[in-house]
Amino acid sequence: MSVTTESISHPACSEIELSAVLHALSDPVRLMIVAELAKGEGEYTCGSFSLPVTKSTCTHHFKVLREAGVIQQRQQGTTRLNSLRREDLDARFPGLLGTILKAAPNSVAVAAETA
Amino acid sequence: MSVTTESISHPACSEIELSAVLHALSDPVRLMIVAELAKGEGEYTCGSFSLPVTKSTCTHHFKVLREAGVIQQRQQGTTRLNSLRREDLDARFPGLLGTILKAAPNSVAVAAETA
DNA sequence: TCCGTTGTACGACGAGCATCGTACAATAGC
DNA sequence: GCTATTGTACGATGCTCGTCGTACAACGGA
Repeated sequence: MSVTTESISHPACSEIELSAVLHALSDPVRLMIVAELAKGEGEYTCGSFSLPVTKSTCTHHFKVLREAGVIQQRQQGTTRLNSLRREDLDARFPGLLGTILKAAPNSVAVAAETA
Repeated sequence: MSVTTESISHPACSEIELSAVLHALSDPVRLMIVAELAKGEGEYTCGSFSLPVTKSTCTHHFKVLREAGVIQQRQQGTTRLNSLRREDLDARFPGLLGTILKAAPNSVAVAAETA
């Protein structure tokens, strides 16, 4: 339980578990989120994704991704900025994120190429 | 729904879904099974694994892996021979299986090196 | 100051999952 | 033919997950 940014709890790099990462990415909605994040390389607010779910569900998915160590969340005013923990993931599981993004289906595959 | 071997239903190579594969591998027990299979490259009976679950649960896990397209099952007498669908997986999601096995924790990591 | 925006918290609900025990089917070996 | 082995089938159980609605908190702009 190491606080990386402020009061939002993130797992430390060494605490990231493979099972949790795979489970986090096994949901299509969350895979879409990660693919979007990978496309842009920067920080995105939760609302900037056009997801087929409500706000509540959205919050839930971002929480799962964060607690699995896949993304990082940083509070800025009323919005929350999300970014991929690409370096931490690559350090812990080399190549994993890249191959999953390349393997991601249809529209997501296009996103992976940009990254 | 294409029958690859006999009467046991396997998904065709093109029908393998990333979400299903990731979900299948997100369970520690199933990841152990896959790592064991990857270690030996051959065919193994269900009973040859020393898993911390009962027979019933074992059957369930093998079924999940098979329906996700990760493994192949072939009936031979009373036993069922399991093998990894390494080529199909590599064709559909290049590099995915390899990176996940390399990322697999502790004892599993040793198994991945052998492969 | 008031309102709109952004996102969380909490409770609820239905579905799926991991696990088990028991019963059963099929084959191999004696 | 009888029995041991191997694995499935089925039902049950408790847990987790994905989804939603409503209510609420925090900040920014007019």
